[in-house]
Amino acid sequence: MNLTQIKSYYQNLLPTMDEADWEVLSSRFTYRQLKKGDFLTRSGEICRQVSFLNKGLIRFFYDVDGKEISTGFVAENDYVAEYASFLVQQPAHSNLDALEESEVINLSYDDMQLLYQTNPVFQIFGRKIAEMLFILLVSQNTTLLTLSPEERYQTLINYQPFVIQRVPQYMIASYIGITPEHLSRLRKKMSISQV
Amino acid sequence: MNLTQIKSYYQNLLPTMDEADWEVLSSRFTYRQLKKGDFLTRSGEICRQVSFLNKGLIRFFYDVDGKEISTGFVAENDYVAEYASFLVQQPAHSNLDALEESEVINLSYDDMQLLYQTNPVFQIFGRKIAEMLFILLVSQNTTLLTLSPEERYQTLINYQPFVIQRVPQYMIASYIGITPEHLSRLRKKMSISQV
DNA sequence: ACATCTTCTTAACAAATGTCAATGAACAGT
DNA sequence: ACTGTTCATTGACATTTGTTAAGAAGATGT
Repeated sequence: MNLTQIKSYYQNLLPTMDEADWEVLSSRFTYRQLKKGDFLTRSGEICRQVSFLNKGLIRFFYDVDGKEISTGFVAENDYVAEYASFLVQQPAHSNLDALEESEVINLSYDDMQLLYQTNPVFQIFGRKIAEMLFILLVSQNTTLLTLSPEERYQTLINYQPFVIQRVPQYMIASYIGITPEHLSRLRKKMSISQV
Repeated sequence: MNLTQIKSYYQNLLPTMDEADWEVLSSRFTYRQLKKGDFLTRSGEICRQVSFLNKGLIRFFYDVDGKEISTGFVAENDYVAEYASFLVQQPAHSNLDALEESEVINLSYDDMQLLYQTNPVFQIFGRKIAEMLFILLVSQNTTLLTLSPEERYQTLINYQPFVIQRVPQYMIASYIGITPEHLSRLRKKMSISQV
């Protein structure tokens, strides 16, 4: 497994991390390949690791009475986890599955707690991850409360174009809180108004 | 100012905090009284402190084309801040105002960074605050994406009854993503179906 | 107690969004 | 190339939600 990406990810987040810290950290990594459709986490199970997505595309979704509602998408070179479950080590509410063939680098909860104690620099990592996720969720929440469905779709085009290109439309529809049929109509309207 | 509440708040979150840490921390506190309607943070300004709400009720809201959209409510004995702005020290997107006469205990950004360095135990505080806020936002987001307006209102009744009792209905309406008129109709329907 | 302001409710109507069903396009496996 | 399968689009119609306007109820200040 190529660790170039994940190493620079940590270096960006933790400028004070030295080579010894990195050795301790990377010795704890485990690796996994996911095929399209494989689950990284299932609702009801406890999320026991955080995963760096080395390659691929992961979706978050809820199963509500058999209907899937997508709540987020993460592409390569980013961290991904059912973090609410991970933090409190309680059953997850959402599912994570691979929309494309993916590679993940895992760090387990127990190893992370250990690192917090032996190498306190990783406290900062835990904090920054939570902070980044928080900021991300704030903007998602704001989008849901203050914009119309059409504006939400436009926001997605502007800020997360990889989602438009790589995620099926019916998943995007639930992500912005509407039906696939309605999104199809909005797209038609938007493409006309752009000509 | 009575520091009993805030001290036990920190003790719960940081069991390893000792009396010396607390002295350093509490020496940094500043205090402020807010009248009903006063702003704790304004959109466009940088949020320079986190506030422990010793007494009162604070609302988060966006101003969208002159319309106020509430996104959260915090009652006494909890931390409150435009945390996204605080974290990155960039202008806030939302406003925070007092819905009731309130008392806050402030800790500035600079003092918090200082504490991170001099007393690393407060790193944990920063992490836990971000983690708690993250978990809170996840549930809010889930509620918006998976439940109907009526179910969202019922959820509010079940999990945050203080909001129902102390927040005007038209603010609750925007919080669950509907108009005040619509909420009024839902309430009528719900009260009938309960008889 | 009065006047004023704010908030909540109600009604009629308009607009947005969802549901159901059918069709065709794109794709995957054989 | 053939066969299913999944996905996107479209239309007719139903339902939900928003808009506007008015009045009632409740709070606030003098």
